[in-house]
Amino acid sequence: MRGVHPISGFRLTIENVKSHISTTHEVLVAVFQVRPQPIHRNGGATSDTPELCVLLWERALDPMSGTWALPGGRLEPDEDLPDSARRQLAQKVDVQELTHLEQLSVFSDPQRVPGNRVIASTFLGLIPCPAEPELPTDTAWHPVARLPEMAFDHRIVVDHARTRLAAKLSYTNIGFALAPHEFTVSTLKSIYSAALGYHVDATNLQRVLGRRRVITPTGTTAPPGKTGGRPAAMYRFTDTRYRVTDEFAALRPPAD
Amino acid sequence: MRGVHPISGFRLTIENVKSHISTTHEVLVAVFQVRPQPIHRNGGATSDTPELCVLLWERALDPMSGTWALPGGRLEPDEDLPDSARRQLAQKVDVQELTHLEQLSVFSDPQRVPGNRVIASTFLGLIPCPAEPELPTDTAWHPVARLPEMAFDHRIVVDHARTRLAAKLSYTNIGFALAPHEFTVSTLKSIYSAALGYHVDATNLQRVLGRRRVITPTGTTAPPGKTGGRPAAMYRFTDTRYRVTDEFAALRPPAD
DNA sequence: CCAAAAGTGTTCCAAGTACACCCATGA
DNA sequence: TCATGGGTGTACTTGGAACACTTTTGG
Repeated sequence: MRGVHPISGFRLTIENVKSHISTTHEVLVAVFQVRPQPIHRNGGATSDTPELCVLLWERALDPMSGTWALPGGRLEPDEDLPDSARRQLAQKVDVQELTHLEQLSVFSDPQRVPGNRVIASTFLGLIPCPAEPELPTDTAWHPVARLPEMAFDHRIVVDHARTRLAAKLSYTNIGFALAPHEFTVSTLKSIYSAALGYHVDATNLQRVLGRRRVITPTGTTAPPGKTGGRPAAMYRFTDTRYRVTDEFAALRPPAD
Repeated sequence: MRGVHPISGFRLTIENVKSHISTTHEVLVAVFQVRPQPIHRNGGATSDTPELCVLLWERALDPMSGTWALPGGRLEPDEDLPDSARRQLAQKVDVQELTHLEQLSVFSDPQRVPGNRVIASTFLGLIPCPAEPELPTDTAWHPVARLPEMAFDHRIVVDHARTRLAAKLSYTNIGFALAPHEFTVSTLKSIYSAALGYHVDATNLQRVLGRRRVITPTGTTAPPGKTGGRPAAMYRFTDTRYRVTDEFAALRPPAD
């Protein structure tokens, strides 16, 4: 039980082992989906603008019982972080639906939770629009604009993940992970608007994503609604793999 | 020793503790500095274009003795990751010189190093130009363009850190962490060129960073060299704190 | 024929790039 | 006065925002 670790060169003493036992590593995932919101009856007005939602479960036990937490749990010895994230998520949603999973930062404050130390590696997960996964009874989607009281530092994790998602919507094709396989520009516009938190112009969205070859028309059209209107062209994302589309926003290398 | 962990809800069994002992957490830091290169005597030609260099130490012990590794080491129970990074670095360089430290991704493959599992949290560190810190004998600066054989996955970490640095030079003021306190535009140009790996135009660099209020003229000028030339205006970075300067490269929110 | 929704064309503007030309200095 | 390096002026280009206008549908 004594000796120098061959890799790091640190000593494996009784004290180290004891202190080490008390440090565990957990994974936390902020899973987002753009979801049509249930009707708000404010004087009969029904809102159907979709909102960005995050998957949370309600703690039944102390500490912080009654508050809402991100899905996650302990990292096992034989799995890496993405595998662990997927495994933990499988307890809350159908992981088949997960179209994107990406590591965010690590929260390592020794005091971040009461009791023994827990280091948290956080992830951003995305689920596309039409999916309606089954949820356990303690689990629900919450609009990010109206978050409930949250456990520990989980609120910070959610904010962090939102910021990252918004940034990536601008310079990558990450929208594919939120949108249905095929969609109209106005559907896509409402998805981007929900995820970014501000109004996005459908005309410009079409042109920007088209010019970058991020979306491609399928050639088919969607039938108009009851009230008429021109039928909308259907699009799909050109790649279903994550891709950076606008690498050099500024200070690009010389042309030659 | 048995029971349910109050936070994560997982069981603390003998098996869990045993497997847990064998998992440790280390910090690895890729520290960069733009350094004037020692003279290359290729037929008498002396090159003095500075290059981006990374701080490495040579392993004296197996496994992989003789290969070069990033500074770092084990995370202690009472410190968070940035503190640990600074502490580990202090064994190799004067941490006072460190102007930027930022977390990159976690390497969590259970097999990433031989022997017991070691999870690595990686960091990007920056040291400004004029600094010439003392180094231990096993430690040296290596140009990123000519890296020696490196230990484990450390090469990947360095590449990752370079990519991140290059990206951030474009849309943040992170250059302050590589440049001297005061500098001429042509000095800054050579720093950016070295860090980005391609030729940067001094005229445009001045205009871009000036327009964004990233750099400010001090009002003073630097004396010209032996061969004459107009004296150069001195600049400094407006903020010495990390700041995002070009948040919305595309898909910016509406003006009103 | 009108309202509604989708798509196109046009103008404007911000921001970078490229490069010619002007300025200040030492020998 | 000239070579040298620094700074400015300007024309070009890219790409996104805004908005008017046209197209295609249902009632």
